[in-house]
Amino acid sequence: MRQITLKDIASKLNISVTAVSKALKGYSDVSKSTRDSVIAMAEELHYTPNSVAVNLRTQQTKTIGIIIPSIVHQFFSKVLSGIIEEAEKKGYLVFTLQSNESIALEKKQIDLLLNKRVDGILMSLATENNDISHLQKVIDNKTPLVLFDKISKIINCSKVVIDDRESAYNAVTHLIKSGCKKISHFRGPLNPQNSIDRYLGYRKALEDNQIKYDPSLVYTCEAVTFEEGYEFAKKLYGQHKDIDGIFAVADLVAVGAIAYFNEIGVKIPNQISIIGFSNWFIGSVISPSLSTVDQPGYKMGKKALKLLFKEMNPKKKGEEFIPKTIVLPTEIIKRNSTLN
Amino acid sequence: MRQITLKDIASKLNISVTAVSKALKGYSDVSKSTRDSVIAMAEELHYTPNSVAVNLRTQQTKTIGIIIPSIVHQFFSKVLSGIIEEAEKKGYLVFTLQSNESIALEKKQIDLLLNKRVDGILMSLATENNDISHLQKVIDNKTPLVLFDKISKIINCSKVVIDDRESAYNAVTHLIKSGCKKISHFRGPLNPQNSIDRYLGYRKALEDNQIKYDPSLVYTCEAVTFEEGYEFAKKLYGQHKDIDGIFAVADLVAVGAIAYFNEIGVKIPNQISIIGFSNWFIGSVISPSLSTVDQPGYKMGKKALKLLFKEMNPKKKGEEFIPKTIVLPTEIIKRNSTLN
DNA sequence: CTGAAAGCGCTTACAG
DNA sequence: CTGAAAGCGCTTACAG
Repeated sequence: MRQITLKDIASKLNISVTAVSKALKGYSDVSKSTRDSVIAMAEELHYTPNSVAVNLRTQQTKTIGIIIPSIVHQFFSKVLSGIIEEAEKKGYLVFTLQSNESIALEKKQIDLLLNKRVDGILMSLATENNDISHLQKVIDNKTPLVLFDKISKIINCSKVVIDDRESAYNAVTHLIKSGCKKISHFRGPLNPQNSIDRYLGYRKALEDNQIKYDPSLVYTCEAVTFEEGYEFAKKLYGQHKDIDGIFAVADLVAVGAIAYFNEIGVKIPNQISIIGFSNWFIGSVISPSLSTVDQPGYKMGKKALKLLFKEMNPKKKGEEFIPKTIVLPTEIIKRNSTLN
Repeated sequence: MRQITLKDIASKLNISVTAVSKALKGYSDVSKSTRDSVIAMAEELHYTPNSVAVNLRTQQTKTIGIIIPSIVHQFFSKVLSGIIEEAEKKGYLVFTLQSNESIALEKKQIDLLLNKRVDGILMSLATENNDISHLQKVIDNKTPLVLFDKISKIINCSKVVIDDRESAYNAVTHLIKSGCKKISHFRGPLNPQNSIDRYLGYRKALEDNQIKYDPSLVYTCEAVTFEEGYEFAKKLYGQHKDIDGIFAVADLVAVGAIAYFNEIGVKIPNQISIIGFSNWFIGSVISPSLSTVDQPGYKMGKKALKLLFKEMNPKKKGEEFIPKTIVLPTEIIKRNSTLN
């Protein structure tokens, strides 16, 4: 079955394609009788407009692209879901791509999206990120671009982030306020800005509370996994029996640490308090439940999309657009892995 | 900056658009010198083909749509990721939509995808599923359709599933073999085929092992949550102190039950063995770790897409296509919530 | 109020 | 080997 076109309706009704198009779009310069008969016929034939043709003609696709490092990842899937729902409300559909933390893939995917003439692109960057030529390409191409969560400071475009430094600061301060004196940090990889910022927040909190920074208490995750948390906890406790607090760069890592301490019978939070980052579901169902920093993924997705839309209009008209950065607030979630 | 078109290249080179198009597509009836100069010029101008125009002309969009009940859900996000990667390899991009378990939304989303003239649709259905008119619409429209995981038996299209009945049978048999005599089932909602099938597998396993079915040991989840698992465990244990096995319709529910028993000091697996379904990450990191049925989400996504591609060719040529159902094998993952 | 015409950016059958 | 022409299905400026 070939799809029904305007032409089909026009010839059935013996009128012009122009009239059919106008009638269907509710233009005022069409007689009521024409309009009614067109609408009736369209219904009868189950006409659905071919948006490919519309896109070509109107030079916009009502489509946006999103590239995230990974889909099977609670935070990103929340962001994704926020974006998709918000887009749908405005009649936009979303192409989803995952970079698997590879810049090479990111580059290819950007080309794919540009080929598809998406009206905008949303991205959270791969970790190994020093090269931003592909992002510059998007900007040079005048396609609106918004970065979220894992961003690059050196690219001039709109961004939606949380304040990782301050959030980490608050998390560590919570540990200190609840009595911790010797606090370890299981940090993220060396490159990504947000793991750097969380580390800096950790140091600042120590400093502001007159606790001396001790590099031997800092462990660096490569993959940010449960296993790393487990291993680091083991090493840390082997060397520092008097450790009484851990701030982990991510909930998964914190959960790994909890698993180790549960195993060897170290009491959490009485002997050691642990706080994570992100507020993944898993933290709420383990025992003890995990205190953490709530990172508003769903909201971040919605905000990022709104920012993108704001950028789309000026760009279409060729006007200048000034990039904007939105910082979303976070919140400490106190559960049972920290005191009081 | 306007996008570069074939026409731009043609006029720069003083040749026809036809020649440019052919050169770029590597047609043999173009002289080497023309081809070379076209390719050089395309590169110089950073030409990227406008796929909207290509799509309109070739009547295929190299695009597929996927509708799942929820994105923030480990199983579905795995399927999604399998689909997206497989699609990308073949040069296809994927529109992702979530139905939030609403048939009304499913209907709208199908219309959106049909408007976009996607080359195929992949779906896992909303739970409240009695109405399949929208699926029939896709089929009538000759758009290839493949259902996975949450399918409808009454629609005639290709499907990728696991054998829920047999998998559940194996799970319960594992409990029995490890010594359980009084086994409860926390089942899924009454409608979806897979929760029905898992329930039937449970009954069959009891029957084959001469254990009398006792309806008072069956609890029905509405939302399939951690909380339900916790509550049901409490109720169950209140009424049946001698219960020694639980088969939960999903890992989350099983984890809720484990949390309750941990809390009141009932030993798992010694006093009560618990097995879940799906093999979510969470089951591997709680204590005791959860025995479960591995449901191959990533693989399911890949298979579903392959099936869709197989269907696309015959349909394009107007040939008949015979729907096919693929049943993927599952595997019992033995961890520490069951004996031996 | 109506419709012929141009054009969005491609591809491809056809003629030379 | 090359290019003029038609056409995919729309929208819209323009003439009547």
